[in-house]
Amino acid sequence: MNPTSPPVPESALPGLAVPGSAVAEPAVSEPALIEPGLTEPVVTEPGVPGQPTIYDVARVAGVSIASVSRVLNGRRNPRPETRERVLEAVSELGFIPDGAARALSARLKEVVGVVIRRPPPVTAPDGSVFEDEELSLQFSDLINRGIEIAAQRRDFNLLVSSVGLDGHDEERRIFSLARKCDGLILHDRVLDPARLARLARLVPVVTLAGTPTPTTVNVGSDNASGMAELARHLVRDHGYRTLAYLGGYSDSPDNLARAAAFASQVRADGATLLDGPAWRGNYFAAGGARVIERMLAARQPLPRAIACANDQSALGVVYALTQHGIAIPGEVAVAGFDDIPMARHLRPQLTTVRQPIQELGATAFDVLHALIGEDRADRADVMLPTRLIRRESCGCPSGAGPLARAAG
Amino acid sequence: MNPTSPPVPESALPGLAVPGSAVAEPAVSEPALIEPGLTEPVVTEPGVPGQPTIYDVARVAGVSIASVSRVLNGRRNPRPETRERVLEAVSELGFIPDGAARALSARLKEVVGVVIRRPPPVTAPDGSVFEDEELSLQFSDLINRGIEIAAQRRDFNLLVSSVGLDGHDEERRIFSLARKCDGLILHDRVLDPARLARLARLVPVVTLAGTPTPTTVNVGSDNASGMAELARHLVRDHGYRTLAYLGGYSDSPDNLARAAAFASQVRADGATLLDGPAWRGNYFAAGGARVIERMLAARQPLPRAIACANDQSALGVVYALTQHGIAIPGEVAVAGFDDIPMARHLRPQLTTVRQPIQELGATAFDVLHALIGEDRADRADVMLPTRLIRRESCGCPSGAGPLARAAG
DNA sequence: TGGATCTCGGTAAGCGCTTACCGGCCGATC
DNA sequence: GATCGGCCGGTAAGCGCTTACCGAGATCCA
Repeated sequence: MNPTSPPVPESALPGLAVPGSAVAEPAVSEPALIEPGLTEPVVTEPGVPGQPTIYDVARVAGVSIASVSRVLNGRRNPRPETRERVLEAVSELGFIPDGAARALSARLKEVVGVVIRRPPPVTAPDGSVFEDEELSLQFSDLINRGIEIAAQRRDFNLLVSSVGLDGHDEERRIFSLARKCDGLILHDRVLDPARLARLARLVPVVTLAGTPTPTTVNVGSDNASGMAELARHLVRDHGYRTLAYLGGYSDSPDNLARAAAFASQVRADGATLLDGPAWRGNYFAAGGARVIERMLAARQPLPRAIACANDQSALGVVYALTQHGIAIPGEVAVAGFDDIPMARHLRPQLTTVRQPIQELGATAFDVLHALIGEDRADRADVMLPTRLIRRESCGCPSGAGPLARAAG
Repeated sequence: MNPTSPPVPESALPGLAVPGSAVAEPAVSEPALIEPGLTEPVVTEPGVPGQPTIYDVARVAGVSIASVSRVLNGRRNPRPETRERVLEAVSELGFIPDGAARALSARLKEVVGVVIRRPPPVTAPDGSVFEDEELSLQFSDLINRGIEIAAQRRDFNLLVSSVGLDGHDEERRIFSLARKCDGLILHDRVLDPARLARLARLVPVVTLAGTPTPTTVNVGSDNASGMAELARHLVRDHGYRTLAYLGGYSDSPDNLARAAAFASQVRADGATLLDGPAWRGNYFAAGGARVIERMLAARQPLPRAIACANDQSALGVVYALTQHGIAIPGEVAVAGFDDIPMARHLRPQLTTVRQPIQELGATAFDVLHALIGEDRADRADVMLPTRLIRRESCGCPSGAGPLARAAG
């Protein structure tokens, strides 16, 4: 009697309840809404959350489920009359096909998974300002936005998951996520190469700012050019002679590339690079602040300019320097990397290397989508351009220098 | 011959290819990897992306698919030996069940949809600083983080989607999203009440900071208390006599509640409230800045204190005031609402009403999860507490006043 | 006008799981 | 020692779609 059950043919006469036929089933304590005389038992069941299925549509439209499916998916070329009847039934019932059933049948879920790394809880050296590092979310979230915008164009959705670094349950979660979608986009450092390879056998995988592997495709930005441009600017245009690079995670490919590019350009230009394990901020504001605090506590001389692995840690550096009354850029110039939106809200406005954050995400999706579609898709890594954004913190005049405008 | 195809029983003798049986199928140009003599045709097909299915596991383990399923889902109580053989086969094949198939069969997708409203592109009055409003994402993203953290505890994933306000394709997208998940969490103002009701018939729906409806559950925070506390603080503690509330969207329930609470408290305390349509920033930094610019351009007197509908617009107010050399809090005090992470990075640090952003998200998920589980779940709206965070921009001493610490 | 061809609905076989039901085996019970 | 449950595996029926295949009718051309 349930209008939602497929196997029931036309046998159930409209308006005639046949109690006997229901006996075959075990007593499910169904309210048995017997309403004789109802000419058309409308298929909306108030309490029951059961949705109309394609069978309901077919019955109401007086066609087969195949026709319904064909109309809805634009296959073949249904007769106008058929199409009309189906569409009418669809809108009458408010039918929307179930995602899982479509996915199972069509072997396409129209979902891509995104895994980001959740930053660990950080306690700042002074226990004050950086008690939570939620700001660092901005970068990942902007990338995700880019992914989503691109995904929408293809009617895909984003299934997001974040992992901590305890690694406890993470692997299981990522792998089961993989089976809920058609492909995966992994932010930097969420999985080691061995597991990555295993994962890539399950679904197509695109890494963001990761290490290229034979079975995955990487999308990143041109760290080297941007960083070299920044180094040249600091040394040649501003004439700074001692510089330092405040690094990110030592296992981050982005960080390594930036460090190498900065160092080699600084040295090529004959300036001095302060180096060593002390210069590591791990991409966090708290980390950047801590480096400065320790330098000052140890009475070590600061460099004339500090290039940070990202804007986030630059923010910490700016904060710490300001706390100690050190003028930026007067005494120490500071630069970041990324150009997150808040970089321009800092005082002084932060000079940084812009990478096209949203575009990074959008590109990652497009690449993944190609991978999902064809078996033999282009497996070439993608590198997006970066460019120096001159603001105040490097010593450039405020209000955006002419070069910055010209580059736009 | 495909080891992944369920219907093939044990008939295919190991190591014996039967070409004739494949003829029934149309020529699919299968490479026909005939390797006689292979004692155990290992089920890993190199090129083919086809994953092992539960049938493969059952065959390798020498049990039925029901047993495999029972072992993996911990149903009944399989004999230790059975369990062991299944688990061994699972790990040998690297089997992970397909999400769509599970969802279809178990009638549970373990996915909740989240819809956020993407802010429209905004052009700032001076065309410079606020060219993109990506900062405003922080609030939504923090909520999403909260949702995700709660979801992870239940092995659910988040399917995110954003909508613009053109409304063009939005409705279709939201409804089809609904059929890809077990329930939906909607941020403020993504759907009008009529459509909301229709959506709620499809899946359980929880709104965030929305309007309560009979068929959805709302999770929000206690705007009234927080705002009243702020008003009292500004008037009673600081003695400000003229104040203004810089509003958000006029159709935002949060905004309306905040406006009402602020106004009534200010008036109750006998101070003057500047009012009118001019005082609307629409939650954006650019909007907040524009209000100030217009006030100044029209030579209208500014109030002694401005409470903004959210931190975002407070940021714009601070920016505009600073641009004009107006001292904060010396000449005009400013306060926000939300306590987004960057509130404390502003100079001066922003006094604001904190709402537990992540907790809002986590609560929304928990409520939704309850709705998904039971049919007759608690349909009671939830209101989370807010509290005033005193920082510098209201006139309190820097370094967080004693009250703020005590309240923690 | 008769067959070849084309068009378009319907039938039914999956997609890869979960689970109701059945039945064989076992120890416990009388 | 026959009976009765309890335990546990297997069988098979779905879950709600898509689509290969078939066949009836319409169309076409000789």
